[in-house]
Amino acid sequence: MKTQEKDSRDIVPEPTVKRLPLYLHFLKKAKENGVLTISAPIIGQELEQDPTQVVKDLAYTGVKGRPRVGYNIYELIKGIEEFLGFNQVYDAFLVGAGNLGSALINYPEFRSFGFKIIAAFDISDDVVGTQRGDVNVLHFNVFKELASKLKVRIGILTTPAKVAQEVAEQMAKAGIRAIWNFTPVKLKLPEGVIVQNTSMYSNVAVLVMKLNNQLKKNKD
Amino acid sequence: MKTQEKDSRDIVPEPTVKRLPLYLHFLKKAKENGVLTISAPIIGQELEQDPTQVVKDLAYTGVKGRPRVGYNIYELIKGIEEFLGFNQVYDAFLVGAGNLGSALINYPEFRSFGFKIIAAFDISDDVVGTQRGDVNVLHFNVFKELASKLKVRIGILTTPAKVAQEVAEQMAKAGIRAIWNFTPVKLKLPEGVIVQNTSMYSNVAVLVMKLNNQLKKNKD
DNA sequence: TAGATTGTTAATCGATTAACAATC
DNA sequence: TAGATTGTTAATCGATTAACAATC
Repeated sequence: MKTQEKDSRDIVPEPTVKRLPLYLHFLKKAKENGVLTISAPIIGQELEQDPTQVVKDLAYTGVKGRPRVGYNIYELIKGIEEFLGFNQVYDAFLVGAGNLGSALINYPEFRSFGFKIIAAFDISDDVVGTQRGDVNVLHFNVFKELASKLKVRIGILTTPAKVAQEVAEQMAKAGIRAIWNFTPVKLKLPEGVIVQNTSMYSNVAVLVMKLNNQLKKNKD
Repeated sequence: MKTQEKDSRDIVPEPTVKRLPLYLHFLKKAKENGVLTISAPIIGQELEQDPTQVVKDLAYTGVKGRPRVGYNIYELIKGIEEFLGFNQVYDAFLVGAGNLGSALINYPEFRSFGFKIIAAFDISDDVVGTQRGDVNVLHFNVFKELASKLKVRIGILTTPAKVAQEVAEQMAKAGIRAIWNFTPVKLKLPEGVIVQNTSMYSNVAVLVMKLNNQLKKNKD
């Protein structure tokens, strides 16, 4: 089973998918500054990426550039957005309305990155009934009902680690298909539920290790 | 210049450095449950990693295991912590005491991951003078003085994107050697300043793309 | 035209996975 | 002893980088 089908749709390397939003952010800024065309070497210089890499990444989107000139910045922005699916916006539910949850709710830029948090959930009486920006914090016991009624497919998990697995299971049962997991817990869920982990720990480790190496290096 | 020296100290692959904290988190939980020895296949099964990969990663730490038995869990935890430099704790300053900043301050686990946030900075009168947990929010204009007095080497950047570059430059001038950057801005800093980016956008892109692919797949 | 950049194919590099001997 | 797991070397895989023809 699971015939490991090399689907023409998922041959895009994950590193490419991760770099495209960085290009997008830069391109939007450049557009605001009145730039009309832009070349891969310029993007690469700005974002410290190999120019060939940039060309290859952009090629995946299907946008065509012109030799010696570069890419039309409007086409390129539109092309990347469409390629990444950012033109259509998913509704998302967030569970765990603590500081991190509130921070994510207040990231208005997410709306231009493919989804929008339309409600938050928690179980603490202190926060249920309050608002974060224009998002209401509801009790988690209405999550399932609302999720299926509104056909919400994306869930954001910013609860304490201890309840993460339990909450994630509830999410899956309520029809959530993709979970953005900010807890350090490795979630065990039915096949087909997509989990994207954003654990702070891995990043910390890289930072601390690099710093240690550099300080050691300077000593000798 | 920059003789690309293959230093024996930084031949550790970055993927390995990123996986080790995940093992560490799992091992600590297992220890709490009374586990005394643990094997690579078990760790791998739990965290969905290839067992050979786990063995290789653990080998970097220098901890020895015993065939048929596995690793002593105390030695392993201690070994990973020492290898990653988590046994000594750096002081860190955080700039931008908004929701995200507050969330990070309230992550007490960071203390066991190599650093500790000892003060927060902002420029808004609304937050300067307040507290986040037991961390005071000070005005950014005393950052430099305090950073050099206390020899703080790690800075966490959770400001709005617009001021990120400027704040980062100030950090570098104040002697900060490593910046954990949560803004989507590509920071341009003097050579030698380590930057670790944790941009939300890349993760969003991967999640949205996977979800799109799956929904498409189910349609046909 | 001259030359910079795109677009694509080939070479390199590094990480993952497989194979297997050593060993408890 | 038998067999599972470590530890290490070799094979594979995939991404990055280099090379180069096409082209504006």
